[in-house]
Amino acid sequence: MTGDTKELMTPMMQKVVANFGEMGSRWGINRTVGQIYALLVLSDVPLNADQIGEALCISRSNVSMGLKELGSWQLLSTVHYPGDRKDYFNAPEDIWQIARTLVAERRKREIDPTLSVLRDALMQTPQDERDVYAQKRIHQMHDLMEQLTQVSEEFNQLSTEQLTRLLKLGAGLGKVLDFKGKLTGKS
Amino acid sequence: MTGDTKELMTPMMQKVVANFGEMGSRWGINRTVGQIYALLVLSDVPLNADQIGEALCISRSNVSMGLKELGSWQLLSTVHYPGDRKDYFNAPEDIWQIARTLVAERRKREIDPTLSVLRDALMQTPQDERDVYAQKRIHQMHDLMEQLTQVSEEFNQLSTEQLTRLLKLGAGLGKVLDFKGKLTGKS
DNA sequence: TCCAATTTTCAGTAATTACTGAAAATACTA
DNA sequence: TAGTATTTTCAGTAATTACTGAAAATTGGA
Repeated sequence: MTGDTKELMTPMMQKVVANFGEMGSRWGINRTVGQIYALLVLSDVPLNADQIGEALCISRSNVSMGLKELGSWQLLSTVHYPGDRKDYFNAPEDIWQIARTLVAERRKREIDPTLSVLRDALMQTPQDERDVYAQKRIHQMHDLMEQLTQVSEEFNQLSTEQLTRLLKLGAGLGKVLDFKGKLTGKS
Repeated sequence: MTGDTKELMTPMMQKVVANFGEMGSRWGINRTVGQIYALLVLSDVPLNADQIGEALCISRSNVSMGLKELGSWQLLSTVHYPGDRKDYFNAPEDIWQIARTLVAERRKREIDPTLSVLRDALMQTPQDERDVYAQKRIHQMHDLMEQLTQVSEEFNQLSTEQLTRLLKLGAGLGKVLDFKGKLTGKS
């Protein structure tokens, strides 16, 4: 129904897609899912499952699994064309929005449960000297993770424009910090 | 030579260690390595390979592999006791230092190579309209990753004390940003 | 309702990754 | 130097994870 895909991916796209597949497997996302998403990010037009499978040389069912996973991560939107029943998928325009979603999902799935385990451990009564030390360490880890979580939440609430501005401060972060310290009178 | 380990891990330690093993596998570090490191962080005293293996019920050789990997990440220090040839391992006191090391190593191994692939792609001459769009996206991804990298570098250069202070700003990040915006006169 | 197009599921299999025991290498002591 | 304690390596195997094709389920139209 919609025009064919010619060579599917240019050599440039192939390299980047392959790299993101590689990255994906290092970050606990499977290679195929990483490749699918990279392809959708790089592709000008939305793609259907058959096109994705053909471009990446994977089975239709594997594409379906991958899309299901990406969907559960809230990283896809779908488009339909008149006279064509197929679903066409694409990635958000705003690359920062993608990053925000990734951070938020990852936190929800991995950091939050760990924080909960750490909190449980902190509620318990130490059984011996070893537990006393362990709790000290658990407390440190808990605080660290909670603080980083809070910062990431802050980041996620900034608009893309604000974020860009913040990041452009670059080497100025330490200075802003010192300044703020003086401002509020905190040491 | 050195006293025995009694029950090796308290129930509290067991739960936290198990959770970090689980976490490890989601972050592309293998479960065993995650468990070994959690154990070392929680343990008051340095442990030798046999103690680690016994506590986690894994073979001596697997412990050796795990320690080797952790060593390559610069996350261990070793201790020796007089009259005992064994190596005893432990994790740094400062939990923020551990985080800094993790961030730095991860960047070196995964982000930097990806940035390099993206830069290569940007140097190429687009072959057709699809490449033009792909390059636009690659450019966005490149900038995003480079900016995040720079921020993480900034973070890593702050002292633990500065970092703690910064993170305590918490909900104030957006405000600091706006303030700095006014200060420098940038929109 | 039935039919055809499309997507999803899932049991079986392939591919990858992790783990072990035995052997080799290394480090220390005398 | 030989002898012993300790660590590392690595081929084989186990366990896990990813992928496929066929079948089932779903969707939209007549």
